[in-house]
Amino acid sequence: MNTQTATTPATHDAAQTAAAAAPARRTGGRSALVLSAVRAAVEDLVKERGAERVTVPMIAERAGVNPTSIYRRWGDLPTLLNEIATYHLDPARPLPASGDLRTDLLGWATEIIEHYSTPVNAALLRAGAATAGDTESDCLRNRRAEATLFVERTENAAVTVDQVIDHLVAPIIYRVIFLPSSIRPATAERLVAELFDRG
Amino acid sequence: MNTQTATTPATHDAAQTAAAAAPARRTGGRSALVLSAVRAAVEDLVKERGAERVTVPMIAERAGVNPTSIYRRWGDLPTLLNEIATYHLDPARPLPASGDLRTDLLGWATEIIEHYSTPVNAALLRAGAATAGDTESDCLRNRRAEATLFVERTENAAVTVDQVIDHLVAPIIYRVIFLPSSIRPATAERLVAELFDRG
DNA sequence: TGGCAAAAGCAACGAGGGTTGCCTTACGGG
DNA sequence: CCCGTAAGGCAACCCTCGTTGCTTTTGCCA
Repeated sequence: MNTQTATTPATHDAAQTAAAAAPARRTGGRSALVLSAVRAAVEDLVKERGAERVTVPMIAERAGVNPTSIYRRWGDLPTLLNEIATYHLDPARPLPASGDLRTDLLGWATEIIEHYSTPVNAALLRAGAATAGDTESDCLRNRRAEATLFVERTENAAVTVDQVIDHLVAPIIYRVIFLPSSIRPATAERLVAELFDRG
Repeated sequence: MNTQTATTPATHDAAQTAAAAAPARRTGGRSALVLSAVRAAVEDLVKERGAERVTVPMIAERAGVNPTSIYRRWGDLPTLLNEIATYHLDPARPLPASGDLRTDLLGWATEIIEHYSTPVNAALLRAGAATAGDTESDCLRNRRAEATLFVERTENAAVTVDQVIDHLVAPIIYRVIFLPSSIRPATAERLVAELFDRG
């Protein structure tokens, strides 16, 4: 359930478009071993040293793998980090659906906070922030899509999507990035309360 | 008015602590020229390529200066970027003081938005986010200090410092980092309204 | 105006990251 | 069980960053 998403072919340009048949991927045994070893190494190193002090050779050594394998499979350090970052918090996971918007948003916000409580995920978020800009990161775009879903399936919703982004997502992400020690599950409750209890 | 703050001595270890007298800095003429050339080069390059795709040799070439000069003066690329980042938005600038908290916060938020409307400042903020974590960046700590000032000088303030951070600063910073095209001066008005108009 | 020393320039070096060509291993289908 | 080939390992390479010792320029003060 998790291996094939990462086995991006790295697009071998010509050579491959010529052959009409499927190239017959190879996902088991050693490849899978390398994959998980690299993932584990990335998580360890990112947690230990922060995402921007990590290099490919460093990861390779920790994983007991040759650097070339990483370059060939992912091609790029940012690509690798992105792959790890979006690996958890699956976009297809079940979302809260209690029927009440406020309850759903509370559960959702709590989930996000828990996700970023792991140092790895927090560090990867920071790394993503650095390369953000016009091309909004996958991770945050997914959050916006989810917020839209919550609001739009509710009749006469008391809040707008923008308000959810500005007063629920933004404070959480802001604190994760800049004030990591200030964030705890209870923060979700306070933010949701402040979002809804208005004139 | 601006040259001497940047002339950090780079701490020449021993050699200098031995001499009791002041080392007699040298701030004018060529040094000042190099300083401003480097600053301009950094701003250009950061604006063009994003902060994390900029290197010291690159800056040196653009500025028509030897890389060694940069390394000796600043020692470090992050240090240099930080120096540029805090160069504007002077922490000693006059803050709004109308007597009304809401008016002050509106002016203040507008000021912050305008500041980060410049691509350079936005890019530097993103770079700062990457290296953030436990050691909260100077830039954002200053914002928190200012928010505290506003709230604490007001009797029976309608909002808390945390609320200002969560619902005014956080949304602005979040949008600057991840949704730069969505931010405009009017955003300040909306956020302030949403911050104050509650039960 | 002359001299001291701070700061810039120059050149050579070491180190580490990323690339490439070639060989070895071992999936996966027959 | 066996072959074809995808994927990993190895080694040599180049390139660029950052450091260092030395020389040259030039700001500042007497």
